[in-house]
Amino acid sequence: MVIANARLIASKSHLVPLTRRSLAQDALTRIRRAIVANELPQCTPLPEDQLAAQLGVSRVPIREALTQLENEGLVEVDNRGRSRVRNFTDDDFEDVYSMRCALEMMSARLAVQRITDADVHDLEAIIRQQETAADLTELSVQDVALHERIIQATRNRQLMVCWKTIRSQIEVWLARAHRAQAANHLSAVELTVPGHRSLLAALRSGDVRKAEDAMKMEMITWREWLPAEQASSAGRQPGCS
Amino acid sequence: MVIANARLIASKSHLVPLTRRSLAQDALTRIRRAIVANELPQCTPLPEDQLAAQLGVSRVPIREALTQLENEGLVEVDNRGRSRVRNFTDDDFEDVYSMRCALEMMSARLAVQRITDADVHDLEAIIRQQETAADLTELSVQDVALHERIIQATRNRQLMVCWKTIRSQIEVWLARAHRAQAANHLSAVELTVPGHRSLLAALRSGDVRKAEDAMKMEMITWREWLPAEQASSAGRQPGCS
DNA sequence: TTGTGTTCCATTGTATACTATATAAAGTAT
DNA sequence: ATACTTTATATAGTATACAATGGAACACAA
Repeated sequence: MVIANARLIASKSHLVPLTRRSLAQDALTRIRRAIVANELPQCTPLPEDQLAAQLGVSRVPIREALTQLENEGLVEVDNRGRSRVRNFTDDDFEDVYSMRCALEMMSARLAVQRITDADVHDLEAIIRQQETAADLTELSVQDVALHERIIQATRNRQLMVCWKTIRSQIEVWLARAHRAQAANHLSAVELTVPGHRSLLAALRSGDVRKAEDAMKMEMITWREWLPAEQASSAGRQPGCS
Repeated sequence: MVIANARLIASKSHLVPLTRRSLAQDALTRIRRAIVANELPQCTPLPEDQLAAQLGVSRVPIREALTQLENEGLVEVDNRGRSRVRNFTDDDFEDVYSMRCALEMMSARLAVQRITDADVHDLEAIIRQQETAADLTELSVQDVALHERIIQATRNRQLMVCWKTIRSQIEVWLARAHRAQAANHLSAVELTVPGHRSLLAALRSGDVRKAEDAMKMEMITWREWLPAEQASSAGRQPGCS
């Protein structure tokens, strides 16, 4: 993370210092998107030369992107240094879910103490965007954004660091669910938006207990919202090759 | 992390697959040790060429080591990509402490359900090593090792990942405390070992509540054990340069 | 058939060379 | 002297070239 961003500047202002993009950064977001969108399915080998050729850069930026993706849990590296798209098992997602619960509960506890008007303003904006979300993907993106914004409101650097180690795995999970079930868009909005409103209300109340309860409810409904793919692939999940 | 390690193989066996050391790995551990030991004090600039020259390698392994150190929170990077030793403030350590509490409580909850005889065996061995620890540093090393071994016992990949983002910062904190106060070695042993024994007993009891309580106690005593340096530098802590 | 050695190939690890950029320093004009 | 332009320097970003590794395919001998 760049120092300037470590301050967690209120996202209200557009005049945040613009971070210089590097080819490594660009490669990172490209490859990450490809994995989340399943354009690079599980276990796909990711040889550096090939990616470099496809993206039109040298291997150096690719290497950096791959190590970052490994930190995000999207890529695994074998004992010879070769990378491939991670093979997610149900157990992996179970781990991510447990971790998310722990982080989000902590987030709720801290945020309720530190939340500012600027935070509330941003969160409301995100909720409004959810109401008018065009499709399920848009809805999910804003869902993740909301939870990340709450974490930002805690002003706890480490919490954000840990969150970032699971965020993209959550996105993989969501994207997979969307592909599996062309779920009802409207009902999804009706399910998430009220929950978010009451979560925000709890955070503003200053009552730690309320915030924890609201967040716990979020976690539960979120978990129940994407059961299909978990149940469907519940059998043995072999490793790559 | 290398795939082979992801299995969290019982450390009992000596026949674990040996990971190839790379110059990047070596550079990483060297620089990390230097930072923890305060040979590279806070805010020390870490230009790549210079480190490369000192360690007798090219810039490439150094770059990888630095990005890893950034993930561990020991190094910060400015908006021009230049790295330097992170300037830890009291707030930073407060964040790490909160995070550690959350992770360790989660660790206790999961470990109590999944702990095996092999885990118990290893934990007992660590505690015995603590009893015969030569000095305070040795004691601390084993303390961290014990908590990490418990996390390993949870078989939760993500938990280990998050733990690793704070471990070396905890080590910085401990090392700093040791430098500040030449604390009583014997009393430290008498303080930590019984706590660890009762923690282990709680984990074996299968009672989640007991495990949580024991772990909470650990966190509290640990926090109280190193108050000196926190209190002493409690004033304004300016950033680097 | 089985074992053993050998060659080749795919791929990463590392070094070196080049490029880009931001700051600092120096110079120049008013 | 002040403001502005230019040049120099330090540093990271990127490309390319080379070295090292381990596996697969193959040949050959027991």
